[in-house]
Amino acid sequence: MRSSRFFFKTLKEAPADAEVVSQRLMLRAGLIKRVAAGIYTWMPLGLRVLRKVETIIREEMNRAGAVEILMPAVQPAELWQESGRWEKYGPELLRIRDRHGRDFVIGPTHEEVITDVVRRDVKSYRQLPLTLYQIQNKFRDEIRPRFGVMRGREFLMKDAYSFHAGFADLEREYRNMYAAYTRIFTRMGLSFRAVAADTGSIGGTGSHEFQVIAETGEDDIAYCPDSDYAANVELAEALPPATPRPAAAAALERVATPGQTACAEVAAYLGISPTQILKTIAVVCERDGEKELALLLLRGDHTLNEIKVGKIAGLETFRFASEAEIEAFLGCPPGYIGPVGVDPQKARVIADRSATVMCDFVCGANVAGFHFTGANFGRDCPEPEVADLRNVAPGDPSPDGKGKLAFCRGIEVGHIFQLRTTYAEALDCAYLDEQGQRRIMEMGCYGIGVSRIVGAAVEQGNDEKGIVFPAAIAPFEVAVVPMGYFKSEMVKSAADRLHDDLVAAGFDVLLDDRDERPGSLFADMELIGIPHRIVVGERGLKEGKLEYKGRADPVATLLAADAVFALLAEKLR
RNA sequence: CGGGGUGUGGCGCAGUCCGGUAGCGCAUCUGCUUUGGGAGCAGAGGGUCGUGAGUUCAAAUCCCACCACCCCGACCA
Repeated sequence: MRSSRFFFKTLKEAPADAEVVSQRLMLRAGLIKRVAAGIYTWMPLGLRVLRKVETIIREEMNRAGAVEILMPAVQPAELWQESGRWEKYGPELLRIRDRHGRDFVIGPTHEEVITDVVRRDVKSYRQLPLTLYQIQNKFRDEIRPRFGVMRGREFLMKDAYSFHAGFADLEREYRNMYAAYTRIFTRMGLSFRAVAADTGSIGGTGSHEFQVIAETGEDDIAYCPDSDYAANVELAEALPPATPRPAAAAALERVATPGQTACAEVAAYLGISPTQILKTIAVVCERDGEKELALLLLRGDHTLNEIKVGKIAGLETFRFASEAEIEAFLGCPPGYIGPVGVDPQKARVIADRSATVMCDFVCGANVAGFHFTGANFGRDCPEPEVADLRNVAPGDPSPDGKGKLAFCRGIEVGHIFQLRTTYAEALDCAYLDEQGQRRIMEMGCYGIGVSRIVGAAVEQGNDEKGIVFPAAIAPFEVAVVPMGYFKSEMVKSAADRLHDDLVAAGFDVLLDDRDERPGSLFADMELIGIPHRIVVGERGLKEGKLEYKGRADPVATLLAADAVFALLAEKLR
């Protein structure tokens, strides 16, 4: 390809509203253009990257035995009503109406459609297992789209769905997809980690996210540097403390703490560590119109994990208590509540594992402006129920027992999930087994954010000059930059021949034949992240040499033409 | 949904307080010079100043309403 025949335009300044580096660079390099909030046009240069990502995914999905299909973006409301998600999905689901007044949605995902396809055509265990995938645009009406293509409203996604006779076979395919995803992200040259993810109400170990490691990621990951343990922070288990609770030593005493409500404030006011404070959080569950209060106890420096709370029997539908509710139940404002003196009939008290080993702690006195010091479980209040309620913190022991947890941030680019029979049941997707018994299929689903990968790759590969793409997904592999294409016949013919030879040899090459000064050409080729550059100039040609420079290499080297070919062949192999 | 901010050629911005012919840099076009790290000079084109309704002799500027976009927050007591 020649620049003069291609279509791309770079900017010296990025639009002011672009926040993260990938968004700024993608706009500056002319990979994408914003059309509306969270909606982008993929310009030819960006589309080449997107297509390369897509191709790697397609090759590996095919290799893993999945079969490609293409479903519609516009889906009838009936299917969503049948699965129950017409009501449940909420405002992220873009609903539209046709000229006859019939309801449709623009698909944010395709469980309904794929399950409908399979239930119509798959009747026997002989046709199973079956894994279908597509690469297609999705639309999710995000509250706040941001970060360019990393959280867009319309985005390209690879979604795969597998159907099985029995759970064991689902687990086999899940491992198969896990391996395929690992190959995919490895081939793309990304630094990533598979992390255990929340499985919602389904439970079990059936969900992993594939996270590209990046500071600007939106997800917090807890991992163990000494093992392969990694989990979403929200999911990581906080182990019970290794040491037992020390004996009570101090007497219970009520102290005035006027205006001090947050744990950190109280700690500072009393001149103690937040670890000595018992944090009490009031939540409410409504059952049959009855409000039930629960007090959740945490060590002062720990934070509550709402997902873990939602998994406690009886608290599935909890919400935080309002100020008025706290006043009504405990007779004091929030900020001064605690477990001491609370009627067990009135409120369930559940302590985090770490909180249960605290002694002589500080907690709210259930009187405005006062806290207790020297409080102890068993002596001053009943022993609470115990549960894992908190988010893990850096330095906590790894749940696999192999070291301490560290934190990093990641961008979720893939998610695999054992759906089990949720959708198959709702849509009555069944098969006949060997005995002629009708059985509901087990399902898995496997997603990859194709367009998000491009953003994640830029987020991971950039420097002060612009994007540094991994060769596997760069818009072009090699840039041929002539010095004086329109001035020197020698340079022109050498650059043309080099371009043709490289193309013939199978390289993906861009000859920058624009009539610009060398500085502009260099700057643009670097900005758009082409990994390899060959400069053709009279200087080198007179010695029969070409100049090679890798995008990330500090210096250029002069090489004989055939040596350049050999080097490229080696680097791009 | 709550709070804050911004809307002026393709991009980045000034002008708004204090009303009086809409400006700068980049980009684009023409010419000359230049040519191994985003050139120089001379000239040119391009803007209903987010939309609407007001005040005024006169509105980018003042008033009101609306829209769009961006940022932060959404209950850890």
